[in-house]
Amino acid sequence: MTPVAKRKMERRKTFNDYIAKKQLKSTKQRDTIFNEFFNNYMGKHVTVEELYEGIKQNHPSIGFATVYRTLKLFKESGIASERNFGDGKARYEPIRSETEHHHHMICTECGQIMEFANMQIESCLLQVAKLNEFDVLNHKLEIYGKCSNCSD
Amino acid sequence: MTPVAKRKMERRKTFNDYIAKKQLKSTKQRDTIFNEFFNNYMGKHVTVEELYEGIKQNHPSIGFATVYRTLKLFKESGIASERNFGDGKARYEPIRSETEHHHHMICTECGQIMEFANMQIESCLLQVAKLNEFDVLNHKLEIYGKCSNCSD
DNA sequence: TTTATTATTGATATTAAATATCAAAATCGT
DNA sequence: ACGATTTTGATATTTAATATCAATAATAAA
Repeated sequence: MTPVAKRKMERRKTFNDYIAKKQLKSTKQRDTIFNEFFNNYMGKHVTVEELYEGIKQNHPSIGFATVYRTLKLFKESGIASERNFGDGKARYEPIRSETEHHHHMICTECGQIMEFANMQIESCLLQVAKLNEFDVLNHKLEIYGKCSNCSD
Repeated sequence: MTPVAKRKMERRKTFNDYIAKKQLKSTKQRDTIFNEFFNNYMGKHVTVEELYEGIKQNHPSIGFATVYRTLKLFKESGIASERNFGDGKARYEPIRSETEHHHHMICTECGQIMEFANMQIESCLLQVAKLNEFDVLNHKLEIYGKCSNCSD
């Protein structure tokens, strides 16, 4: 099995476990949204509206509210993360691996979002937190500026 | 002159210069909001609503819209920065010095916001940006978790 | 399998923050 | 002081997020 396929199964299990733990129900809509999101938006940062529009093509009966609620569920169960890049719309991103933590460079000209990871930054900030007796749950680093295309 | 007083003058000059450059007008309201904001909210992270309520005490005739617009002006002129800590409300913070860049640890329990600065992180991310030919305008790092008071 | 219980769905309504509008008032160059 | 331009404050509008609720679907119990 490829690592990607394996990760896919893990994600599914994580979600199912969450559903079970919270005594929620497994539904056709949730399955559909799960598949759409994780098949088509890896490495992307999709808004609720965008995902809803995408799903509507093949599943016109699924409502906006369900997409909205299901993305929240993905976030709560830890298989997706919610991002906010300052345009007022929440964006959702599939979490690729449990360990890797990446960050974003956002081009203020063209809106392109580049991802990066840096171990040194990670360890630095953990150290800072430790020094302040701060128990880290989550963190985000965003760099705003011009990408190589846009800075002429 | 104390460093704080000096910085105060510089900030005033920066703002006046911006007003002049953009051919805007200097008004009583802007002066009032300037003083309130920079005298009472150093190191704080105030929402428009909060600042408006504060100002209303002594200056009941100043409207919400003016406070809102003036904070935007402070941001545009580079003397304040806008923050977003995930509660849906924009927060404004006076910029203390031109060089120092600090970040935030936000306690998800009590809402307390702690500031920190770390040169190593700064240089790391500049390096990452350089590697990607990304022209940095701005960046933010936020750590979410529990402060020492709230973690048990 | 049938029924009872509980959660979900989709349409719509509500909320809340951000922003737009506009007539009256204030500022500023001449 | 005049005239052009900007600002102000009240209010309206927009937009994303979230709440509501009757109808429906999923699961548990009988």
